[in-house]
Order: sequence, then C-alpha cells, then structure tokens
Amino acid sequence: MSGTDQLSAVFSALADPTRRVILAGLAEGDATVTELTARLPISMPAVSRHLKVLEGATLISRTRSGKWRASHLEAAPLREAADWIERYREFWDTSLTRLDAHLAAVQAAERAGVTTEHDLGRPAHSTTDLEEP
Amino acid sequence: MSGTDQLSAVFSALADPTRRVILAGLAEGDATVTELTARLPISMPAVSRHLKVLEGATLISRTRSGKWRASHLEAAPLREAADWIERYREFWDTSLTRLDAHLAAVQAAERAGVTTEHDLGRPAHSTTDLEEP
DNA sequence: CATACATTTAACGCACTCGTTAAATGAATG
DNA sequence: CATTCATTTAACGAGTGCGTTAAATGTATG
Repeated sequence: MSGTDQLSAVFSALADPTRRVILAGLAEGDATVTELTARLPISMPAVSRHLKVLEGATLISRTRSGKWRASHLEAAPLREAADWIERYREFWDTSLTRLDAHLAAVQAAERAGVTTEHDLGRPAHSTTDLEEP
Repeated sequence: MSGTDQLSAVFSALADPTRRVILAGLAEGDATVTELTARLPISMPAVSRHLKVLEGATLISRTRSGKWRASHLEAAPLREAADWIERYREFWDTSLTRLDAHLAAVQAAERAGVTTEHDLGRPAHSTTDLEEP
C-alpha cells in the first residue's frame, strides 16, 4: 500500500472488523499485543500486523516500556475521515423526497455547470479530471 | 468480498480515492458511466466496476433509463460509518493532555475491569472475545 | 550468561483488488 | 433487422490483504 494518501489509509484500516475491535479496545486504555491477542480469535502475529497497519495510518502509536510495547489510540486521523463523511450529511439527514433529491441534484448540476440526467444524450466530455476538495 | 458486513463494505469502498471522487461527482447529480469516465483518468470498465463496488456497499443505486444507466448517490450507509467514527470524537475533540489521556484510560479500564499499562506484567487472559458495540 | 518471555519477521497459501484490452450484452434507431 | 451506442463481462497480470506456523529478535531475570 505504498504511496497511499492518509485518508485512504485510514478508511482502509477501518475496513477490517478486527482492527475496529482493536481500536475499541484501545479506547478503554493502552494495551500490549499479548493482551489484545487474548481477546481476539486470531494469532499474535496476526494481531501484530494489524497493529502495524493501524500504526501506518497513524491511528495508534506504540511505546516500548521495558519488555513490553504498549499501543495507544491516536484518534486524530479519524477527524479527517469524519470531516469527509460529514460533507454528505445533507444527503441522508434531510427528509428528502425523491422529487426534492431530484431538484437538489439539478440545482447542484446547474450551479457547477455539470451535465445531468436531463441531457444524458450529450455527455459532458470535460477534460478536467475530478478532484477531491 | 462475500460475507462482509455492511460497515466494512462501506469503509472499504471509501478507501479508494477514485471511488471517493465518484461519490463527490454524484453528489452534484446523477450521472452515467460514460459521463463519470470522461472526468476520470481510467477506462470505462474500471469505472463500471467501481460503481459495482459502490452499489455493493449500497452507496449508490442505479436505474436503467432507456439506453443509459444513471448512478444515484445513496448516502444512508455513510450515516452508519459516521456514527461509528463519532464514538471516538472525545479522543480528538477535547484538548487532552497526555496526563488527561492517561487518567481517562485508567478510568475507562477500571470501569470496564480491563488490564491497563499499569499491570502489563500480568496480562488479562480473559476468555471473552471483544465485540463491536 | 543462559533461559524465558514479549514481540516481530519470514515464508507460505489463498483470495481479492485494480488496472488493462477484447469480446459480449442491452437497447435505441435508421 | 442491421447498425450503433452504452455498458458490462471475460481474461489477464501485478500487487495487496489476511490468516497460518516456524524462526528470529529484544529485553529482562535467575
């Protein structure tokens, strides 16, 4: 997963149920690999690599304390993920009827000068690639 | 990706930058595969399969309208994802000092009867697996 | 310093992802 | 009804993810 942007790394890390469980566990306090493994149905090496993934997404940090390495939750990157999703809140939060949604889409399209379902017959052959805001 | 839970499917779908761009595009209005492809640096079959992934995560729906198939943003599943992340807001939202975080972790641990960094020497060999709330 | 404990790395298997190009399918249209 | 346009499926290759077991590494401790 080399060259992956931060946001992708975070979403990718969250896509695994085991890692979400690990994060939930760390929310209750720092823990070692052995402790986390004791509560999971997988081997210790597997847990170790899940932690490596989480560390790669900077969702955890780890400190060596003598013989042990404790994992610590670093929730900051979750803010970025939350912010990304929040931009879509209007699309699920409002009680949009199908017509309202349609009109909203049309307005957004006109605002952005984008081709919509009304003129699918002449697709927008814009040359500019889409970008993430 | 058979047998994947909804939340994992959503996070997994969001983990790809191209798919996030597609969702952003659909937020401005429904669009066809051809239209989306015109604004992306990849082939149409590639876009088609991205849409299939998004559909699998129920992040979009598609309707056939004559010759064309328009994709429509279905943001509802994002709510679930947002809710999951929101539970960690306290961990990034508050101005936790390192000491505060430490104390919070200890309190959470005591509340849950979980072993913390204080007694890493005697790991919790609990038999119950962690679960997602 | 030899032994034990905590953790990681190595090596393997299997399944999936993401891109490509070429071929197949669906649905108007002349 | 043959052609054309929109879209999907097939087949391939390179890369990645997630689990395993066995071996290596780090760090106390007797």
